[in-house]
Amino acid sequence: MAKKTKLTRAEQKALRPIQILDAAFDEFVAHGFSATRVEDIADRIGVTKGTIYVYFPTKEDLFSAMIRHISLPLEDLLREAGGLQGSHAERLRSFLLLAYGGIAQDRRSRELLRFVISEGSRFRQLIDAHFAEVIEPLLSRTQMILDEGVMAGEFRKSPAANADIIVAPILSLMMDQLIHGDRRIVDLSAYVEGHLDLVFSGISVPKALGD
Amino acid sequence: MAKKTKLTRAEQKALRPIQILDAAFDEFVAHGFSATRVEDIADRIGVTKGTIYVYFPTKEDLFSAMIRHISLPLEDLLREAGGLQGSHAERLRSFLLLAYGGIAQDRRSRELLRFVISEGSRFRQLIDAHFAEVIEPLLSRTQMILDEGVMAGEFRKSPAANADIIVAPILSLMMDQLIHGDRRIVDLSAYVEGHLDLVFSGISVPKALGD
Amino acid sequence: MAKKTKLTRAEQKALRPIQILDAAFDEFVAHGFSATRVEDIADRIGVTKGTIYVYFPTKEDLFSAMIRHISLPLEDLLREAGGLQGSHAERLRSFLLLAYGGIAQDRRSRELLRFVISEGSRFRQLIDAHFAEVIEPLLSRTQMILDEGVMAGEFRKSPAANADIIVAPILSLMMDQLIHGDRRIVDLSAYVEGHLDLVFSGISVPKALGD
Amino acid sequence: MAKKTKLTRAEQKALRPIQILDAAFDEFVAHGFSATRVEDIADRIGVTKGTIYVYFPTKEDLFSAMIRHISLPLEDLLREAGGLQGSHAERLRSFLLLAYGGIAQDRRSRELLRFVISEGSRFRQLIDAHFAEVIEPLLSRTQMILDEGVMAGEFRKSPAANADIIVAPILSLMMDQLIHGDRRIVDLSAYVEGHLDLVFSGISVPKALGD
DNA sequence: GATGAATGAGTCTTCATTCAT
DNA sequence: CATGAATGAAGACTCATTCAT
Repeated sequence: MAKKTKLTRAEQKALRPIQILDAAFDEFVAHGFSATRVEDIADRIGVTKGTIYVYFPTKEDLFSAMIRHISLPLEDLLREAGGLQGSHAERLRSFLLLAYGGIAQDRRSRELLRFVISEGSRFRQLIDAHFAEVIEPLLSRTQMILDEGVMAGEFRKSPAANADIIVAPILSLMMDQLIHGDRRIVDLSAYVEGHLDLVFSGISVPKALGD
Repeated sequence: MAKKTKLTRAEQKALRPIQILDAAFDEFVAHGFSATRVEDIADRIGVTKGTIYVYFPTKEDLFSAMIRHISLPLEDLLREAGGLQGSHAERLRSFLLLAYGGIAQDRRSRELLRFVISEGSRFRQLIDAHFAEVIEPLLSRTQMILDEGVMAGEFRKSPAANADIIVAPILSLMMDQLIHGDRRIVDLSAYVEGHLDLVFSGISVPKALGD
Repeated sequence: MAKKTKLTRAEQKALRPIQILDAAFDEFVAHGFSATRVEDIADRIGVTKGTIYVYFPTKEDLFSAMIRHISLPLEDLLREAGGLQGSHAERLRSFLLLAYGGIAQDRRSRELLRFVISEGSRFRQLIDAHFAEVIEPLLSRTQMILDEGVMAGEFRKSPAANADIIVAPILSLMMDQLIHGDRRIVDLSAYVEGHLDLVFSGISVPKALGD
Repeated sequence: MAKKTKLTRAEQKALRPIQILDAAFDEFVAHGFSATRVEDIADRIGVTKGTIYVYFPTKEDLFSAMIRHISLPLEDLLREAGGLQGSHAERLRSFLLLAYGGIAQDRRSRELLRFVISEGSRFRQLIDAHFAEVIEPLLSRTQMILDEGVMAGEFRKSPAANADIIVAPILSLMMDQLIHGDRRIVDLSAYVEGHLDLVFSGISVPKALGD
């Protein structure tokens, strides 16, 4: 049952690239692509520079592989969102909560966004891939629920039934955490509650009763 | 009437640093701090490397000066927001529109946000300065209007009366434009309209009438 | 029996720093600290600039290491001077001859003196280290023999029994060779003979006999 | 009677090069030729770099001119030594004292020696000029007195009657002061007394009386 | 596979020198 | 004369990449 040293050489070999990618993630997050030294990535896992080059031919390839590495888990989460039940409001609420948990609060998703912003001009495909795999699914699923809710008469047919607007607080929170890390602690539950409250009610005092 | 070569030396001297800072802005925006070559900044305005160093002792100093350079105009805009008139809803609407025009749609403000995200770990003070000079004023003014509106009975005393949430679509739009530039053209007026509609009404069909 | 390429990697690695330090010595001697180019040091041993920096982080560190490198052998020689035999005059004579052979005629000791004079203001510790490790031992051992000789009645108790004065011709010769190299060939044996003759007899005609 | 501002423009003009040379002396002394910046020399007298180049075409020319500048006064002193009176011992004593006062204790002569040692390989003529104008006259005059003293039966015809040896303590003192400046204060009068005592008597106890 | 010595292209920075004002 | 903005050649230092062991 002992886990340590139990790894066969084949397992070891399969593990190495993942170790490297994890270390690369940390270094690239901390310093960005240009300012990250391959040697620092190597140091992080106790190997030498040369070892990195055994697995990845260039620093750019390593970066791209790292991006792919941290992008993978996300797909699962979005798929999971398929089978939501209940009214449209309930489905929207559930979906947004899922997005908070799976995206905004997931460090990898967050840092991926940082890479898109800071390295997007060097790695053009980053932008398209991120949009296609993260943003677009998020928006289209949101928009789908909104449209269905409108058709069902549950939501107003209004300019506010716009996915970009509805998910904005989620992206905004990601950015805030990207910038401030743990230094500016936002009250997360109040934030989410405020978001949902706004979505479903707006801030104005209901006029209907009095009129 | 000829403008060229008409500048006195004193004028030239006063102009040069601004030229440099503008060129630096463009290069740093395009490549980030580390990947920007001082020589490229110089080339952009037709001088040589050495000239840059006549005005700025190091690349880091140049970067910091550039940040200060692009941060200045913002202060005016926020001050301008002081004298808004009308109901609280009108004041909030006006303030948000002002923020769209002055911040989200201002290229410098937008790119400043990029620097905060991509170079914040290298230039720590960037984060604090940006928060203190841009984010915090934006949030506190918004919160003030919200609080007053609640006290005046114009807004619901609700979790949605939360500045972070209310301004999120503005920041989210900035980020979107930062990432996609002109490639993903969002319908700006629909976006703003959707934002304001959400803020003041939410998306739910009013229940009072039907009940 | 072939010597070349016969070195193991470990031997190479142990040798390289010494090669570099020897080459650095030659270049620094020829041009001084500031005017020496790291690349020239590298060229001298057929490697590239980068290799130097594998072993020494900065030019200053290389210089300091070079100084330590050439300073080491001296310690042995001074220790050797401990077991001198004979009358005090004989011991003084032997010690001075030892100093001529081990210091004045040793190229490294000589050039070390040049570095002290020319780079002392940049490398303050050079001065103190040189004094503590070369000059002071030389002077204190000389003074010890002089003092003992005086107590033994072998030397006059006079102002001339002053180590600074007694060893001056040795230092003066070093300086001369530093300046003129091989261009002004001083008759070394006449010089040494003159020095010892002066020390033990002065230049005046003995008065006692004639009076 | 006011000295200040009384200078005509012509006098001002004549003064400027001397100011520059004096400032250059201080900077070159402190940092050596290579590490001295022309701008620092200019700063020292409150002018700008360009001004230096009005008077001296290159840094090397400035250095050479500075050497000539500080070498001038020395010639006078040596000439002064011509008319010494008294016995040969008295003349030698007077000459050595003159050398102490005029050379060893003259800052310019001392620093000139530093330049010879540290910049001699870059400015070859420095070595020859220094030897011809300082060292050789010192040695030849000393040797002349020694030779005449031997011929007059006043000095022993011995290996010690060697100018190199006799003046060595003077040069050695210069070197010591060059290295230690004011940090190692040698008792100058004891030093000179010791030197002269050695020269005229050696350190051995006179044997003549007892034998 | 892993190493780490070596490379060399690249970048920041310095500074002697020029020249229009 | 004096200035000081501008130059550009040079040099310290870095680091992605290679390759023999």
